[in-house]
Amino acid sequence: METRDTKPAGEMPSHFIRDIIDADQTSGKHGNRVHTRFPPEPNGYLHIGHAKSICLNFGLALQYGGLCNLRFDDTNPTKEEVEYVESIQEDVRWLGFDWEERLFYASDYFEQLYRFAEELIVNGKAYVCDLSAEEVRQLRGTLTEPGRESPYRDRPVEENLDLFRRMRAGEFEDGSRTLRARIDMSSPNLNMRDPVLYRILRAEHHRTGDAWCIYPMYDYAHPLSDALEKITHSVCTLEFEDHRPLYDWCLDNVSVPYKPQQIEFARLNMTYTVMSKRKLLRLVQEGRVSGWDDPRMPTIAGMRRRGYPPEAIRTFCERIGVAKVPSTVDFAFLEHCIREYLNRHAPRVMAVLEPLRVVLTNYPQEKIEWLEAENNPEDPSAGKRLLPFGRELFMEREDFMEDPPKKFYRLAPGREVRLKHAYIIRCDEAVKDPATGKVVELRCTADLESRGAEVPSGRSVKVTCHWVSAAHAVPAEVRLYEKLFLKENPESAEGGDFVENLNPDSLKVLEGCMVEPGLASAGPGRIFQFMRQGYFNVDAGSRADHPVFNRTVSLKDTWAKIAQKQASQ
RNA sequence: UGGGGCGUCGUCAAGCGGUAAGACACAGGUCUUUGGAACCUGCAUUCGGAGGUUCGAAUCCUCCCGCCCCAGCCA
Repeated sequence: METRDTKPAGEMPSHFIRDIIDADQTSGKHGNRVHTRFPPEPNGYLHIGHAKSICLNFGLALQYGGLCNLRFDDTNPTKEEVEYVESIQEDVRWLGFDWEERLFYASDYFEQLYRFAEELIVNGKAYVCDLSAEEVRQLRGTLTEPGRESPYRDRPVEENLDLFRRMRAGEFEDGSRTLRARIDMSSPNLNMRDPVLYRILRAEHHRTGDAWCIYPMYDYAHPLSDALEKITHSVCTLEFEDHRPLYDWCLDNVSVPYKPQQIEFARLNMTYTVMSKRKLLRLVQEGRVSGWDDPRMPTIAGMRRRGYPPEAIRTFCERIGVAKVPSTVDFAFLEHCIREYLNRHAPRVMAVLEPLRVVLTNYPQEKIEWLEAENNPEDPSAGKRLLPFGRELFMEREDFMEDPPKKFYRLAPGREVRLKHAYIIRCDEAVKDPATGKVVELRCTADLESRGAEVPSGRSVKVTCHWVSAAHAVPAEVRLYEKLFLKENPESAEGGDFVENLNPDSLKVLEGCMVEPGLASAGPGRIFQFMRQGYFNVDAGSRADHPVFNRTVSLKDTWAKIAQKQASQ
């Protein structure tokens, strides 16, 4: 594993959270400590939006010499599962971050949270309410009208304490009572209208089993968990801005050991995908994708399987910035970061996706040459390898046109191209299947003097093509991925369902591709540049006798753009 | 029409009273044994709008407009 680039703080682009921390550092607030946390709820897989938060929280800790905890916000057993707590840890680790021994769960604090609740009751700050969920809603009021107080609001402390203890003891039905904060039913901030702190819920918790039948709400558990961990800067997304008064209320009304500060930033949105866990879950459950780790998913697991390097994802998260403006980042920007990293790190290999047999009529029948090929022109230290070359080759079907349009510089009858690392060849004849008219083979002549040499003057050989030796090539399956959705914003469809915007061609499976012999033994996860085509990684399910490659991202394709323009004219 | 936020290029985003960074995208071009990469050029006389303060405003003030979030015993 590569060590993380640690840039000096001065070179990091500034953003408002860094500004806040810088100010705290000069004022001495938080004793110059920086202690953050990443607090996922284990109710789904992590996605690129979480990656932004992970990079922010762990990155801040790294930059300021502080710490970052991983804490599972597991206060709702009806939605949470161990599968998710495991995948989340794997994903955070894979992204390159380390919480060391600081792996926590809100459920670790259930007992302390309970004691804090009794404290609130004793101080007259909370009460047991017998209203049903429906009744609570009735009394909450609306955005423009104040709420009305619960008839149970003024219960004596002793009665509240007794009732709350009996709630814990399991004496009451699920949903029959709640513990509510006693704040202000007429607050213009709905969150402050006596919010529920505890509800009765008989559900098997993935860690505490059936030890509890009352569970704390997020608004109560989160600030107190932060305080117990002595978090300095509790970074969360914008939709919690309205909750901050409640966050502070909790900290101000129980005897917590610390007062963290909540800071909100805008969550990440991206074009051509959906980010809500609910929608991603649906794609998985309805079989629209193969699973949470389908390479088309914006999940970390999907991106890992797709071949996105964690380093590139981190760079992306750093470059998109941190602000409070709701933003939608262009998917092309993520792809740019992926290409930029892979260009420097991925070994070049030759793979023919749609093979067309090419016979070099002037090349000796049995002759095999081993040609030297650099592994990465961007990185001389990547070394070289030897490639077999012979009379029969496979070339890309797309690299030949019988009747080439303007600006098509590849092979055509009578035309020449350079074969990468090898000779210049001229196409003499296209052999067709008499039945279908389809070109099945190219008869070509190699310029035996041209190996490794400069292009002789007067000849215009504009294009260098990739190829593989027919006698040595290894057949492989290649999966070509496109955007999962057709629309920039799949959720915007008025009244429509976002799945209607799914791209029917987001996955194209190619069988019988021909790759250079060395690739047969490449292990899962290894990533290459298939020259002139894109970056491809070995799929997790690939086997030596049936190699499978996923296209991570294509190379930029100038010709495709020209062809498209010509087609539309 | 309650409350909380936010409005700088198509998209992100710097800027913090001294005269609009950068990146992606896009459009041209150079170079090239990847039509890749790299490199060069172009791309906001203007910062949601209108007033005001000031020698000077994207930055300060006022009003207006627009967008996002909140009425789960979800997080």
